[in-house]
Amino acid sequence: MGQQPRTSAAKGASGADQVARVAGIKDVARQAGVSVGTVSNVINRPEAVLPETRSRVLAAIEELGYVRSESARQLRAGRSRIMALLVLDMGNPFFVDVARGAERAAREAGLGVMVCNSGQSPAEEAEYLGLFAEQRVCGVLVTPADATGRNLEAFSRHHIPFVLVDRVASSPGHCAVSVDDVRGGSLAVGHLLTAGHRSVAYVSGTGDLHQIRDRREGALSALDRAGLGPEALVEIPSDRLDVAAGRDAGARLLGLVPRPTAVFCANDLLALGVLQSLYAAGVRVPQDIAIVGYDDIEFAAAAAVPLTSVRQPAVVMGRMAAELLLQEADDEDGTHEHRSVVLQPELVVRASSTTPH
Amino acid sequence: MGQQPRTSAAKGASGADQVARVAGIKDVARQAGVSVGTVSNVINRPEAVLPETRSRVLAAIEELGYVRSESARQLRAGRSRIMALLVLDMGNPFFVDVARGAERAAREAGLGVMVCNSGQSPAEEAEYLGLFAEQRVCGVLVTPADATGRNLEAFSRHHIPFVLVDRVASSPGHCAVSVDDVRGGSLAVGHLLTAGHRSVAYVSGTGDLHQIRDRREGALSALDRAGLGPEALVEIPSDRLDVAAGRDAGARLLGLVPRPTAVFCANDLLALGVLQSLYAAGVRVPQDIAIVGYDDIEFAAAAAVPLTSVRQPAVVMGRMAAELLLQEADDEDGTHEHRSVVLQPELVVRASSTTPH
DNA sequence: CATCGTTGGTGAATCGATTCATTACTGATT
DNA sequence: AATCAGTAATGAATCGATTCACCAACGATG
Repeated sequence: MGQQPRTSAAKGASGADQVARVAGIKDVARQAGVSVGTVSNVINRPEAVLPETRSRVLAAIEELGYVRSESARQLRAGRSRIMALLVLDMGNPFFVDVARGAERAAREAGLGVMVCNSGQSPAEEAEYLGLFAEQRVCGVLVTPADATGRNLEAFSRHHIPFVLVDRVASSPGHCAVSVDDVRGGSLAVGHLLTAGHRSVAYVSGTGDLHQIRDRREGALSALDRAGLGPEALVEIPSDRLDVAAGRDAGARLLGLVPRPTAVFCANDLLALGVLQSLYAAGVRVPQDIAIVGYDDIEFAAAAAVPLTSVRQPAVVMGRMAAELLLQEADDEDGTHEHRSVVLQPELVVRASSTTPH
Repeated sequence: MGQQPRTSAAKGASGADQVARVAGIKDVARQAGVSVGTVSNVINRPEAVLPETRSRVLAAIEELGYVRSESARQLRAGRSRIMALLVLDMGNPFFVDVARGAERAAREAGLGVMVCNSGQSPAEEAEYLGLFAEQRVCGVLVTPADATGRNLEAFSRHHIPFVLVDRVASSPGHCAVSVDDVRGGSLAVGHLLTAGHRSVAYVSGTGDLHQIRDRREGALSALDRAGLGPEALVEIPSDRLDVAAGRDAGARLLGLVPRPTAVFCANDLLALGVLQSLYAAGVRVPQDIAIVGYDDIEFAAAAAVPLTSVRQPAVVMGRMAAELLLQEADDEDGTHEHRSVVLQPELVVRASSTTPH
């Protein structure tokens, strides 16, 4: 086994008989002395083949190191056994959890998952969607990067099912799984108001994202309930949603006059960045400024000051989205009903927003 | 455009003429009044077609919404235009960075990347490798989950190139990109010894991973240089390498007598978990126990006590690995020389290991 | 005018697995 | 003995893009 001349096998057709590139189903059939149809049956419907024949075929498969070609299956089937997941940013542990949930559900169904980052760029998103169409993926889970929905509208002509993740359905042509972001924003800001704050900064994204807008709306509604007008929400926009952007936002927050006594961040990465900035400037959290984040990623609890955050059921969301997609993809007779599932967020209070004693 | 009866097109063959499932190259050829070969040329060698013909074909493509099928291309080409990346844990930001680097390099070459988690399980790893073989991916970047190398040995019979990531080459049959973990461990523990510690705990993984063993070896060599024996390193093994495992390890650390005054963690996730445990138990860091982590993930700096850590050039590693793989995959004439690249880590000192004043 | 080269285009063969109508055979039933 | 049912296996057609040997048309050249 270890002594065979591997090098010669690895090179091109320089040797005796063709070097048998990669064994195909025909090679197996020849080796086992059966037809290709039988080999296919052994692989896909073993019970339809006599045990004796079956084992002969399996032996041939083993001997030749045969691995069936997915491309050929796909070509015949018209679509691949891969599900695509397009998220905004894999650097955000929230999306890693979504991916985990989706992957688990997909694996149970025998599918692979191709995870991609749009990086919040509609152009990147469009490019990836094009790639998915070429790949004839069996479906796409997507957290849309552009609010216009133009990319997805264009994509829908390919008749590949897709499910929106972390976003409510914008049209009746697909399923969606989301978390009630309005409620999440309301929980976060309501909590701050209860703690006595009367002016809250909102560190947000560009506003292209529904999540961001909804959280803002929830924040405003909480203010409204407390008898405060929208001017009590001081917006600090930020083009990206990562820790570095949070640091920038923190610096800008420090420059505001009057300085808000509380800040609500559109996600935990921003919150961690803001926290770093405040910390570096000697501003105490929560005494001087209280912080509430969003997503409750694992690192929120480990922060310099453990972060109060709005927890989202990320893994569940990924799993549900994948399951909805599978339902739709398996639907032969057009009985599939598009569904829009909305999950509920939960406030997790930690030190960053609770005045000590 | 918005008025066409989309529903009828979406359903099965209930209407007039076959519903034209998905337009193929033949449909385009017919529509444009040319042969399939010409359509193929328009797509792949546009300069070889008269501008007039070309635009007619492009118009047909546009009109039919034609998207070429990757499966068919792959079948013909023998391999896909997708590179696989199999990491230990996408929940670890370190691997997210590796993925980022790899993805960037792959995209530049027009390839897609399929990112998968082995979760440190050799069985999962084997399953994924099997999937990759079926997919006929053009290559695999892998951080091996089993130290025996059995999975990869089995995989090598498929003649699909692979590059080891974060691991030195174990055999001459492939490229590898790694970081000098011995040196990293040595830097970390050397730093602790310089700060006056004489007994260091090492929170490690199961020992199946080379990274873990090498970091340990580096730690021992640092002890040796300081005239201390291996008994000065108190090992706290842990089956996984995430924050939860770190919390467990922290609890065990607290139970040790005599209690080490410093702890070196095999990665930052463990370190963050340990930190949480110590913090919860009222043990001060670094006054009572100093902590050094590994990887210098973004969240290390944001921790309750900012973590001293050993930084690895993760993005660079991912990119280099992908580039090596592409070189090997594009290599027709067997001139490819397998290379093993070793990158250098760097110690980043923060509050978790420096005695105040 | 015949020959050659070039350019633009053709269409059949190919990749490998699946599917399905067909055949070969074995027992059982009438 | 003839018919039928059922099982096991066959092999040709199919999916869609690529490739390549070949062809037609045209201008240039001897």
